[in-house]
Amino acid sequence: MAMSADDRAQIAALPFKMRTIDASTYMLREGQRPTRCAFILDGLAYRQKLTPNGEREIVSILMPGEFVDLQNLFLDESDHDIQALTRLTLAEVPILALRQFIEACPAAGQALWIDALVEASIHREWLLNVGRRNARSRLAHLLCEFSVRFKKSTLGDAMAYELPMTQEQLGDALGLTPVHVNRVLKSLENDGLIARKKRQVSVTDWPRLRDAAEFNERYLHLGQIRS
Amino acid sequence: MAMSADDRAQIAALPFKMRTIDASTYMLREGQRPTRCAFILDGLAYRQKLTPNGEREIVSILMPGEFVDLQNLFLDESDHDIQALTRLTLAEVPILALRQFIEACPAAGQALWIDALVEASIHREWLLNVGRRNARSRLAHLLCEFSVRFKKSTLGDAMAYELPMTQEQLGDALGLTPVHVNRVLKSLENDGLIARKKRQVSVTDWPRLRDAAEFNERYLHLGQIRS
DNA sequence: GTTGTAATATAACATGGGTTTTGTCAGTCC
DNA sequence: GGACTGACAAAACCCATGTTATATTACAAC
Repeated sequence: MAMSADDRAQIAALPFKMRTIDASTYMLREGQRPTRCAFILDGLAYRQKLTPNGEREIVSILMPGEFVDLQNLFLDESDHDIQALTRLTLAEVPILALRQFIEACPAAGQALWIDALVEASIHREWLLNVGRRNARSRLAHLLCEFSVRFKKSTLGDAMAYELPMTQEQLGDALGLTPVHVNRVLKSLENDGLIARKKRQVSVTDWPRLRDAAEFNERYLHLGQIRS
Repeated sequence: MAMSADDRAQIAALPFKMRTIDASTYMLREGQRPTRCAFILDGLAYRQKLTPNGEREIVSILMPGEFVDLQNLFLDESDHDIQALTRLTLAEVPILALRQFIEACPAAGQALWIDALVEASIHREWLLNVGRRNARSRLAHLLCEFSVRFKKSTLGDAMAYELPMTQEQLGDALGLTPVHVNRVLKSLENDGLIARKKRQVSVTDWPRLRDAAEFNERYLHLGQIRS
């Protein structure tokens, strides 16, 4: 995320192994100690945490161009699960190689720092979302974020994209039940903010959706990186 | 957070400026571009985000031994406010000096990486907390976390500590109203899990509090750092 | 001691979102 | 085609938490 073409080229010079995995495959489970760090070339993944009685919270959605588990560069036991949301194409780099690379190449190290810091910023925005906004704003906010991030990943038009998540997964990302996600999605559709055809979501009234979401993309830190 | 004595010594060699500020002073506001990065020597601080209509979510509590705004090493506009919770003693380091230092001293760079990654992990646990646990578990979880982190910061006994937050602030950290925080605090006290005398909280039944919270300290990544 | 202020407490009432259940629809496997 | 499955939908009910209002307490300022 947010790397220059030069940084990308340098990263591409690392020893890596291409891999493709199916949707819903676990890439990492809580408590494991991975030895590789994956970079997403295509597809979507997500991080989840579970309570002891099986309730789930999806805490991140990961998109192409992002590193999946920078945590494990420096922390040993993973604190969450990582799962493929769609079929996924990855480039896997050995952790030790990546760490040596960071030391040798400050520009690339900076790119990884930015990747990690932006994800923490998104975590904070989600905390505000789940903690202080009602279901309608929460869902609208997630749709706005996807719109902007999909556009950045050029995964689709910003205003009409395939939403590869079930309503249950949306609920788990928002702290809601799937039943209520269904209610709110229909309400947003009835009010003309979005249209849906199967899982194809299109934003039909961006200004009103943005207002309903109180969406401000500052927290995504797009293209405003310190030099 | 989680630095060796050696790392701390190296950090202490940086150009820094000591500063003391009063409780509730703003250290940074959303949208600003700071030029210094503060390290907490004494006292507590917190990060908050606001919705346009003034609702607040406290997204982090910062303790002695932690860096306050590593985000601003590499991202330009702050995405949240930082405010002193108590009277605070800080060591402020110019951002450019810190960045040069990271490049020159990989061990220190690693310490900062760990600091940032652990905070992101705490963000994720809070997301699970706010999204999927009820008010009682949420509050119990926060008390457990404070207990463990206070002990680490040697700010007090793990089982009895001064809680420098108002019930309103607790509510803002948990996505609850102050009225409900009050209800739940009393309930935890009635059930014998905690005792309170003014703001002095003591854990009177750690096993039951931990169970009520579903607390597992793995996410704090204490002393289990990759070498 | 009086006044002012911030924090805590308590009660009555309202409601957003959860729970449960049952149904529909679209794939896909045989 | 029929059977099976996973996702989406819809309605009825209800409870955890929010809202509003009004004490009460602690403590600082004077």
